Amino acid sequence: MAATKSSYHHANLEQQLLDAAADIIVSQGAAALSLRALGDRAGVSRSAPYHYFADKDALLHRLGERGFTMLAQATEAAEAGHADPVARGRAGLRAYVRFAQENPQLFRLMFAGVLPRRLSLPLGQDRSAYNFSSQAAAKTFARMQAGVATLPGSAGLDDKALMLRTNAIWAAVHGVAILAIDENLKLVAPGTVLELLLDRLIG
Amino acid sequence: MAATKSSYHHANLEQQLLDAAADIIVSQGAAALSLRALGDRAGVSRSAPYHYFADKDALLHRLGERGFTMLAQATEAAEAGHADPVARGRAGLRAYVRFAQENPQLFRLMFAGVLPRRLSLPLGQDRSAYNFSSQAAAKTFARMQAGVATLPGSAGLDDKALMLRTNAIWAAVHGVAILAIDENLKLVAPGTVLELLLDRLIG
DNA sequence: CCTGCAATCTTGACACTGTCAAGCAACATT
DNA sequence: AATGTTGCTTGACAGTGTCAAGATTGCAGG
Repeated sequence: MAATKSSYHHANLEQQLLDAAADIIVSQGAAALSLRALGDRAGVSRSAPYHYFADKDALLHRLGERGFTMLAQATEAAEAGHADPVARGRAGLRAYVRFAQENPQLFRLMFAGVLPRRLSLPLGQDRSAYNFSSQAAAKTFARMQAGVATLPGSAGLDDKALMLRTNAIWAAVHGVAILAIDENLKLVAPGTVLELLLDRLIG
Repeated sequence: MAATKSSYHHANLEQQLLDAAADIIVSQGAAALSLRALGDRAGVSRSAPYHYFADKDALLHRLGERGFTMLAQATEAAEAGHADPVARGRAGLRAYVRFAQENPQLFRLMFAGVLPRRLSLPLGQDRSAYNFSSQAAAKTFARMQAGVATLPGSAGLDDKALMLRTNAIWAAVHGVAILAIDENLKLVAPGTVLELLLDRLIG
């Protein structure tokens, strides 16, 4: 059954809205996303989205989760070809940075503290409630940790030390990604910075 | 001469506005800053700020520059006590992360791509025009580079290699800072992650 | 002291936003 | 066919950034 032409009862409006929102975010950034424009784009009235998302933050949250799913797929695909743990790890981390560069707006949304509008919330208390603790994000981190465990140098590390190493590698790579998408790295290609860090950290 | 009481011609309104804006950003974040509220807070009408800042972005830009000045002072102060290059470097980089943790909203503004509202600009072209190329930011980086040059392992590096090493260290530390302020590090204290990275990168 | 000027601030207005209450339209069920 | 339920729309409100036009002040020159 094709999409009904009647203005009421569009089947799967939720997905359409998410798709349209993702389009806008990718092309223009989260700040350019307005629920009214979103309605227009989906051929629906301005406040129809409220039927599916409690508010704009909720929409952004959903999009962020989507981003983590995409990121997980990207790193997974990049690792797939490699058997050697180091090569595998490097491939995955390169994919992490590449994903950020190819989807800068989405990447920013995923980590931007956590949601732009939430920046106005009282900081400090119970901030974790707003973090992306989505399954996809957790899965990505778990995969990273599993990968780090297989690296040379991780043998004999206890859980805490392993967690520490994983976080360190992640933070370093994430730093490259963040600086790269804002074009803040000074006079050097992000790729070369990343390789240097990989050499030092998982080499 | 104390501040005039007349509603017109407040001497140094610009500074007052900047201070009030900084207050709001620090306590509530950039998203909570409205020019109208800003006017109220400075005892002035809603559109008075436009006399000093072309638009909201310009205001945010100024605040970001201020942030870089503060960051420069913080790292400088931290390095002051140490003579040994490694200890000096570590102290400065710890101060970098500490600054981010103590001024999360400001730090976010400084690096948040570059300005939240600018996220909606067409990405890809001439983005550098919107980056913080303020003197303070450049100075901070230059100081870092000078510090990195004195580290063991930097002897004999050419300019490009030195630049690369500086960027790598910066990216790693910045990654810790960014993840720390969003409380995204998994189950480990930011400090321990930072120390591990410092060991590997400048230790 | 008075007059004109320039700098400074205010008011009014416009288009836009997020959000919600109330209502309307279409389907499913009996 | 009457009913209820779900899905979408309309109207409205407060708030935003921004700008044009006007009001207010302090200062320079007479």
